[in-house]
Amino acid sequence: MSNAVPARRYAKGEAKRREILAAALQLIAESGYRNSTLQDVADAVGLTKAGVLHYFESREDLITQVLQGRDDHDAVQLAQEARAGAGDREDDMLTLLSRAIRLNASVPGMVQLYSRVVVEAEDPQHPAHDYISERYELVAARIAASVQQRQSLGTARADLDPAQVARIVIAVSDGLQLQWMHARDDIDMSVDFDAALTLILGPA
Amino acid sequence: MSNAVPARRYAKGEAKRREILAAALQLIAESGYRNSTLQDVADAVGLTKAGVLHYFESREDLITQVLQGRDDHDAVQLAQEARAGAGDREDDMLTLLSRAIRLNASVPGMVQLYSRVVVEAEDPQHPAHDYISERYELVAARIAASVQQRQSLGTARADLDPAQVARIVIAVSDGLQLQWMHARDDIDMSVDFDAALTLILGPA
DNA sequence: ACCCAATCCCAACCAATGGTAGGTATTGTC
DNA sequence: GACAATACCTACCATTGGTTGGGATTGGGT
Repeated sequence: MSNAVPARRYAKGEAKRREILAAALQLIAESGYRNSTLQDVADAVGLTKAGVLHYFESREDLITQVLQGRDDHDAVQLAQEARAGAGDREDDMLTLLSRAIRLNASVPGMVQLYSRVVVEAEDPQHPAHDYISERYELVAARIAASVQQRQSLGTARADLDPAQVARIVIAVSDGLQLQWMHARDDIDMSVDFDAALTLILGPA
Repeated sequence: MSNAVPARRYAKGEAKRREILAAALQLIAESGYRNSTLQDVADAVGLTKAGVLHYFESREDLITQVLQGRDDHDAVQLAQEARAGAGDREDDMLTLLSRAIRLNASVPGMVQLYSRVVVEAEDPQHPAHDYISERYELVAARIAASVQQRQSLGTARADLDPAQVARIVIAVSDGLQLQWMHARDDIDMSVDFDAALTLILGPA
């Protein structure tokens, strides 16, 4: 749809592209978002700024794709964990989300990156705008489904509006991460999130 | 403590300072955060960039003070409303927060500004870092107190951990605003927040 | 084997932005 | 009316994201 990037046919190019993404991910994870300039990324992979911009339309585009890649990576890992850990029960989005938060607690840089992109992507012009909006919708839909399932199982109050609860749960997740960034040592996102879930969904 | 700014004695200066703050507030509110440069602010008040920077140490400092001013303004207004509206009952922080969110829904630019500063101020070097951290602590303490009060009144579950609930409520508030920025027309922050409050605190 | 188009990548350059340095003009106080 | 502080500007700088035009490389087609 919006992929105006050339189709990149040479193997070398594809490899370099991945190298750039990996380097950017690492830089952001360890030095934060604001301290990672295009020049830094370029240096890390032995290119110039222009070289990096040959692969990504802009810095924002690069960052968006880093986030997207991380998202995919996490999704796969979490799905595997869930499947391996607790029998072969259907993946429950709420459980997955809880795991994801616990995982995030080990990578402050990524939390910062995510929060930042969410805020900046509010502008419809931002390259990540569609991605973030769609992500919200997707996650919300899955949570809503999870809520509904629990309702039918009797492990969640029957009078809940699944869509509304989904929005609230996402809010708790995002909001806790914001607070956590400011007081990493004093807050256990994971514990608070699980507690919130229990409070909202009602007793099992 | 960190007020290294000269003590500004002339009346003209103080007036200009306020003018700058007002102009910046308006610019941000209507054009968003990213589209408001120092030059824009300077133009709006008939100064040069350097002129503006005579009053504020940096752009970030200016923005921080805009946010702070808005905060104070809101606090006063909300307190008045609350007092005028519902008898002379003690100000309840949770009620105040609910009102604040409803008020925010009319000023998207400010929500964006707030979210952005919260994210950026994660860096301890950021001029707003202390302000945001203290704000979090203050609000959390007040919410916790409010929860405790409701518990003793029997309008909130007795088994709640006030401090934890405070963090969760703040998370809901912040998180809903993030989502709202992306889908202003589809989300009613105010309704969702009140619903979340009811779910979390338990039946009245 | 060689052509040639696509791809890769760079040096040079540009514009915008936040910020600094130093000086001049204004203000208000004693 | 001097004199100190304050207000404010011009000129300048560094950094950053981004563009441009061209040169080097790659690899499939013939």
